[in-house]
Amino acid sequence: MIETLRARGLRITAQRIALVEAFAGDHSHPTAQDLFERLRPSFPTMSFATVYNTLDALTQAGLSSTLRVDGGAARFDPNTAPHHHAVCDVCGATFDVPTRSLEPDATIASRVAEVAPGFTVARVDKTYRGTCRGCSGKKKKKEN
Amino acid sequence: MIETLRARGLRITAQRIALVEAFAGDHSHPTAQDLFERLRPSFPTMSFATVYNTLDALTQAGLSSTLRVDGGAARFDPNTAPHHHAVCDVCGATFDVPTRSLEPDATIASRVAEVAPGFTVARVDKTYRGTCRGCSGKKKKKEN
DNA sequence: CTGGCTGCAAACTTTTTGCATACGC
DNA sequence: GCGTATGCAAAAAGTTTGCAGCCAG
Repeated sequence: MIETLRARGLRITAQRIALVEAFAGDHSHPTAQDLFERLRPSFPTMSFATVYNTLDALTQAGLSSTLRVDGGAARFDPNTAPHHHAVCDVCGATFDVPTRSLEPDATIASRVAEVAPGFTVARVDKTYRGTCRGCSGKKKKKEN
Repeated sequence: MIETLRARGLRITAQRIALVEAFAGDHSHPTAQDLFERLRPSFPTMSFATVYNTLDALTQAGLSSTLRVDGGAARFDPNTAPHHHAVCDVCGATFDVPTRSLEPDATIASRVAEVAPGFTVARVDKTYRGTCRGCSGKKKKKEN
C-alpha cells in the first residue's frame, strides 16, 4: 500500500505509515473517528485533517473505498477484492461478501436502459440488509 | 398517504399535508433541504424539524425510504414499489429501477452465510453506478 | 530547498434536540 | 382540554478548509 502511494508521487510520512498499518488489515470498516482514536496513542498530535487526507489519498489510489450506509459517519474499506456488503439493521455490523465481479450483466444494463436511456452502468453495489447472529431477536433501531 | 398517517393515529396538520403533496409524486429523490425550500413559499414558518419529523413519520409508516449515496444529505424516496437505484457518478442524478423483488435468493443467502454465520438476509439493495446520458464524456467528480 | 503534508482551529453542512406555544382530535 | 406537532434556536455530529510551519524527496 505504501509502495503504491510512493509510486503515485505521494510523500510517505510517519502518519501515513501509521494509518496504513492500522487500516490495511482491518475488515471492520472503521470510521475516520475509529482510526483517529486508534492512532492517537502513538501520534498524540494526529489530526482529523490528516486522517481524511490520507484516506482520500488511498481512495484515489484505489486502495480504499467508502461505505455510506444509514446515517452517521462514512466507513472506510481497505478490501480491494470485488465484494458486496452485508449490514446488520440492528447493530450496524458490516461483513464483506466476496463476489466474482462488480460488472453489470446484460439483463441489468437493459433494465436500467428502460428507465434511464443513455445511462452506462459501470459497477453494481449490493447491500444485503438483515440481522446478524448476535442481534437476532432484538428490535431494529431506526430506519434512517 | 395522508390516510395511512391518520390510520396510525398521527395528526394531520397543514404542514404534513403540504409536505406529502410536495413529496408524494416526486421521483427526483429530494433532500430535506429540497423539500424545505419547496415548502417555504407556502409555509414561511416551516422548519427543518418539521420536515424531518414528517419524513420520519412517513418512513416509519413504510411510505418513504431513505437513500444515502456518497457524502452529503440523505435523499428521500416516496416510491414504495420494489426497486433499486441507478446513480450517476458525475451529477448524482438518481433513477428508480423497478425489480420483481427485494428478497434474497438462496444463492445470496448461502454466500452471506459463509462470511457471516447466523446472518439473516431480509432485503437486497442494489445501486447501479455509472454515468447518465447528459454526463457521458464528462469527468467523475470525486470518489468519496 | 521546496512543495506537499501536518496540526490546529474554525467554518460548514446536515441532522437532532429542548422547550414553550399552538392546534388537531 | 389533552397531548402531539410545530417553530425556533442551539447543539451535535461529521467533514472540509485556511494557513503557518515542517519535513520527505
